[in-house]
Amino acid sequence: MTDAPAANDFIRDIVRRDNEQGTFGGRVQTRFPPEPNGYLHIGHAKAIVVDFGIAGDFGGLCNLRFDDTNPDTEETEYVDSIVSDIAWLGYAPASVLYASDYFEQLYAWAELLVRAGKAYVDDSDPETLSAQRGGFGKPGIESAYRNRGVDENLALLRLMRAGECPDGSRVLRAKIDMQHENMQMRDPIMYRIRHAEHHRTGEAWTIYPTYDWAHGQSDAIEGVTHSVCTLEFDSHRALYDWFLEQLPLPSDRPRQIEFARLEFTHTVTSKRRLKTLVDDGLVDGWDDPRMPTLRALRRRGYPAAAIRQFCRDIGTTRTNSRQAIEALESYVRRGLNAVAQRRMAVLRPLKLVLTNWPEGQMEHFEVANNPENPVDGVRSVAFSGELWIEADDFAEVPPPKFFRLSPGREVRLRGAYLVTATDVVKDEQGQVVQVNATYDPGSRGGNAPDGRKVKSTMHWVSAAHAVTGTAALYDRLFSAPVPGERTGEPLDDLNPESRYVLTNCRFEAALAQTAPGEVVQFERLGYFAHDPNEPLLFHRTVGLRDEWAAIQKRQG
RNA sequence: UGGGGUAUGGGGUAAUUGGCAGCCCGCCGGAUUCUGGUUCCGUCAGUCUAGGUUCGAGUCCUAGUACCCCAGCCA
Repeated sequence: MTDAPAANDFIRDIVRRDNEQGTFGGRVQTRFPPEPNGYLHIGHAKAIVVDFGIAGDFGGLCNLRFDDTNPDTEETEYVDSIVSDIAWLGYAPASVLYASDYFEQLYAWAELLVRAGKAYVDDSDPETLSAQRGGFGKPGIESAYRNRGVDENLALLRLMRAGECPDGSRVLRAKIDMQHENMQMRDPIMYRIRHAEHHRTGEAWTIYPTYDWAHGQSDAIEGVTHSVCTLEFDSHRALYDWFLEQLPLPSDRPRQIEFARLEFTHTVTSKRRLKTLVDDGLVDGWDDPRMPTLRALRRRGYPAAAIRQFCRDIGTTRTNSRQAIEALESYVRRGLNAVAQRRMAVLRPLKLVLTNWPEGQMEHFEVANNPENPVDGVRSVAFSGELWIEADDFAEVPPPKFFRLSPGREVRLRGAYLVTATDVVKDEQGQVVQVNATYDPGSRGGNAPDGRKVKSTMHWVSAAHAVTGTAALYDRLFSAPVPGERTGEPLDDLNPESRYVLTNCRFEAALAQTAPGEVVQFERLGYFAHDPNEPLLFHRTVGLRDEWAAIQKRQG
């Protein structure tokens, strides 16, 4: 799939206008700024596509910057996974940067603010701080430490930096306005004390900048022009601008622009909840195919191009919305249809015996690897008088509009022969365990000499030549929250039976040669990704659009 | 509760900035098809509410309504 150009959106309009007015001298620079505290998931894909896409469209550059300002939650493991997931999605950061590389500069600027009387050290305990902040419609109260002298503040800040103060004993706050109607402006905290091991700076620091004190400054240091982030930071923009205004920076300061994050139905994108699933062993790991992480989607066979195109097509707006997961799946199908090799596989096998088949005879048929793409050629598939067909493809008593095999009805075995079911063999429970049929020797290749038509073409596997393997099918890991409605307790809506493992599947021999990680279409069944680690395990990427399933659903 | 943000068919997203409400997904119907897949054609269906300005309003004005975000030493 080739990437189509992105539609215009309000962010691109802003960038274009800035370019026309020469705001940044025609420069465009963005950044993707994750905190390395978890694995990237489908929700992050939108931000990545927006950040890298805008830079790409305007000939600018986009860096990956880790917002690693909180040593409690961050790990190198996450850094590595984020780097590789972005590469998989198809983007190459201009540079990989770290907010922690700016700790020294940030600290110098903090002293600057203290000297200017715009920041102070507060010895209040967290409860007092919280209480004094006030609330919605309730002004805050100024701290008793707010009017400390510059020299005392400086001395205390240096004491903090020297590691002389216990965790939580003091903070550095910006001196703005405790009455401000925007809660973010009520003397926000710039530094907190943490005697902790940081994944990059080790124990060099015992004070760490908060998001607000690190983010805009990091943008400015790097020369970011358009700092695109999600809507929940809207109320932080005033603070973002305030900090930058206090510092000796060029006038073309970075500009924060917010857009709505990507959410899906049936999909949990809370890092905390995903981590709980992993830690509690409810899934096999971050790349369990049921997870919404990029690694899981990759393992499941989602093409990166499909994710990219989807993110582009939904556009960037300031309207919170939840995408139907089916819409993404539609992009996945579209991408896969063009390239996925077709193979025949029987997920729930039912024996089909051709009673007029010459004893011991065997034939080979050439079947197209992908009718969408004739250059993919054909492969040879073995055929004999004893076959596996899909259990769903036979009905002793066919329901209305059922086109597949039933007693007395003729269907085509794809690429092979026309067959007519004659009778069934049942076990003691009355279950059909075998279907007997006759084939028309004149229909070799699948066409009747007299030109008669059949209503169905079914997939099949020769019993003597089949390999036995496993298919994993997935439902939604989570039940659907009603759009706009908050779900209750975390994980309440987890569906523990969201994975079905079919262990007795029969595959045509060619499937054994599929490359690990490759996605193939099991004809009439769906797209399946060959597990990288297990030889004959296939994960369902996404099902085919299923007209028959829709009919059944309609009929109740 | 104060502040900020957002409302366009079933779901998403456009509308040259006051000028024929378009596109995608889905649904439904039809054609093609050796995958009930794909492809093609067609149908259905929308400007949050109530007023106002105007020849003309999704767009401007007034008043409402609904939803989202903000009271971490998280990001």
